[in-house]
Amino acid sequence: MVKEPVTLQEVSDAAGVSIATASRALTGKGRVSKQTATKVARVAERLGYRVNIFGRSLREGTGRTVGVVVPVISNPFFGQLVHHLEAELIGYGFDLVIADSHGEAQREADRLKMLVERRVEGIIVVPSDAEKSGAALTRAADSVPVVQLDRRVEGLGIDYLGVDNARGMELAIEHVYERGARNVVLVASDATTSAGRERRKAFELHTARLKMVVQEPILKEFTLEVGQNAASELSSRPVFPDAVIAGDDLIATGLLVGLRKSGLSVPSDVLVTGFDGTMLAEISDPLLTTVEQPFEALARETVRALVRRVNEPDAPVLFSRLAPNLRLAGSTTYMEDAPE
Amino acid sequence: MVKEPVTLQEVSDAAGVSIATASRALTGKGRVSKQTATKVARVAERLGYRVNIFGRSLREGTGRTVGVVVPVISNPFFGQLVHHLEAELIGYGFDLVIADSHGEAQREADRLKMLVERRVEGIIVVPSDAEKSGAALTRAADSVPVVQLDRRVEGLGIDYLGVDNARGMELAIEHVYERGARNVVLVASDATTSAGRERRKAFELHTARLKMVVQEPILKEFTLEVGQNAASELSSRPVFPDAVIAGDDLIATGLLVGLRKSGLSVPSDVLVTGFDGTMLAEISDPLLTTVEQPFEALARETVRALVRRVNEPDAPVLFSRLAPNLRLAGSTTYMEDAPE
DNA sequence: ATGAAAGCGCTAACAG
DNA sequence: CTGTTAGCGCTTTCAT
Repeated sequence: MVKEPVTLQEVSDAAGVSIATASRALTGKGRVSKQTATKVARVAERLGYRVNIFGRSLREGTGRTVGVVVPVISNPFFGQLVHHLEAELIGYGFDLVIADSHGEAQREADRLKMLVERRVEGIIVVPSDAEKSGAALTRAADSVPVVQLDRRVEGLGIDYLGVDNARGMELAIEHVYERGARNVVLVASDATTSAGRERRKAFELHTARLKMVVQEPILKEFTLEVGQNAASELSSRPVFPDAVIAGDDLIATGLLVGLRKSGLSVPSDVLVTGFDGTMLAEISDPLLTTVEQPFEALARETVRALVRRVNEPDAPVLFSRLAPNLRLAGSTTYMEDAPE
Repeated sequence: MVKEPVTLQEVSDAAGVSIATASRALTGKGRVSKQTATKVARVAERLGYRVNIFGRSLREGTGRTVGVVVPVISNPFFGQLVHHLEAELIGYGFDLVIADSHGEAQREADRLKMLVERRVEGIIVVPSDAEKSGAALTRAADSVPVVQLDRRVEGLGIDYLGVDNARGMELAIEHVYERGARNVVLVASDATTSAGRERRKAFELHTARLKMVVQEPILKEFTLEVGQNAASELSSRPVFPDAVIAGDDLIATGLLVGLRKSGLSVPSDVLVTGFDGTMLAEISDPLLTTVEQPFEALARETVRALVRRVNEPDAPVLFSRLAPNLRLAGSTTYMEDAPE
């Protein structure tokens, strides 16, 4: 069933040329007469020759591979990110080794080490923890170009690219303010991720600026369950908020499910906003007003940054924020079909 | 910023032993005295040595890598699958190169070829098309063990593992029948995927067996949009069905959104079922009754099958169906919290 | 335009 | 227990 791989030597023998010529003919890199080029190509085709990447990589010192580390690939947000990253990387001739850190710093460290041993050309990583991820990231970055995406560990001198979380949160707050909300609460992740911290800080800043009443936040993880539980916790508070600002779409949709179960209506009883702009926002009831991340642009710029870092190891550290976009929907407006 | 990699030769020199001893010490494969073992380990650590995978792979003939090809990694169903596959593969010491076929046979063929050139130990693939995927799959399977997951191309003699689609559909049909539905319609994918075909065939079989009235099916792709559009198409039919059986959760949740927009209530006006058991079913309103796939078991068995195929190339072709489970929820029952 | 040969880093067979 | 050495498959000087 499984055939033995054909080596270049076998191809060159069969074609009656030297192995060097065969190599040049197939890679198209050296000068070869048109005649021999086609002959070699035909023989290679007939024999089913496939270049052995190990030999090539050892010789060239690179395997044209990039590693991507995300907290949970099953989270649609990271799924969408990886989807676009893959497309972008292929465009540069890179293949993608994926690593799922399961949100654990230890596992993340192991996977980073693995990628370094694999001599990947570069690593794109969404750090699982704003502190614990630091050591392993630094170690990895000692050996190979690393770009942080979406989340970051501060003070590492490692390129970073993400959405402007502060601006996104500002958009969400201003929107619910305009919608009449004056008593708000944040349900988000604790301080373990930079995105969570930034969103929280901006939440505090802008609610204060607008002199809104801010309830005690609920800070856990970015999961559906957290949102669901938060709904019942909020229901039992003395004063129910006008608006719940969720740290991401997972929490937000969990909230919608939970609030519904508690018999509360969105947006008439309370407004809800999400963050990320995943497909979850298009499924929930009501549809979710959310801060959209520019997935394609993020993927494109991240890969570009990585490539630049590969070519110019000493370029200044990149710190780039892409603009978010507030997508309005039923969870903060009364007309799902025609938001104002 | 980026340090030069340290070679084994440098480690052995620094430790004052031969390169062979250093190799044995670090891999733990040959006999080495405890003394030298620790000495070498310490020197390697100090120098920041990392084995060069290209050298090792070339020598050993394997890079301990497995390729995974899915239609769309951003689809939560495939995301969950990959998440579990990754965990399982790591357990066997394999790393994972991911390829996203974007649902296109041509792209899929390209990616498969890439994986073969990478000399992956094996390939796990969810074929994008029940026919067009065949040629490239066969070609890949000539060079490396391949296991088809979830979908398959028939008659290829290539291992396959998936959920029992027919049984899953039977469960869904019987359930809505018990719920009183007699006039049903299928909204699913066309005949381009084996899963779609199997589900459709089972739909026809069991609705006929139960003598249900079957409306003209809507057969497109597995997307949210298809579900949404189907809702309005169904609304304009002369007779509205009692139940809509969706080909997957994406279509089903799209349907729920669309039906809501059309002013129809689920489950009072119409029952809706999904297929796959993704997180989408836990977000929709009402929560979605769906045929759950056993993700973990599928991932575990798929990897096991691949490993077996690697070790026993001539083992009989595997064709395995895992049992699905019908998860009841509000889209077919009146009490979301306590389904009967 | 082509060929001969070196060597990328590693592991394993063989010798001691 | 340790060292010497061959060679995995490939690309690339360096000759010719």
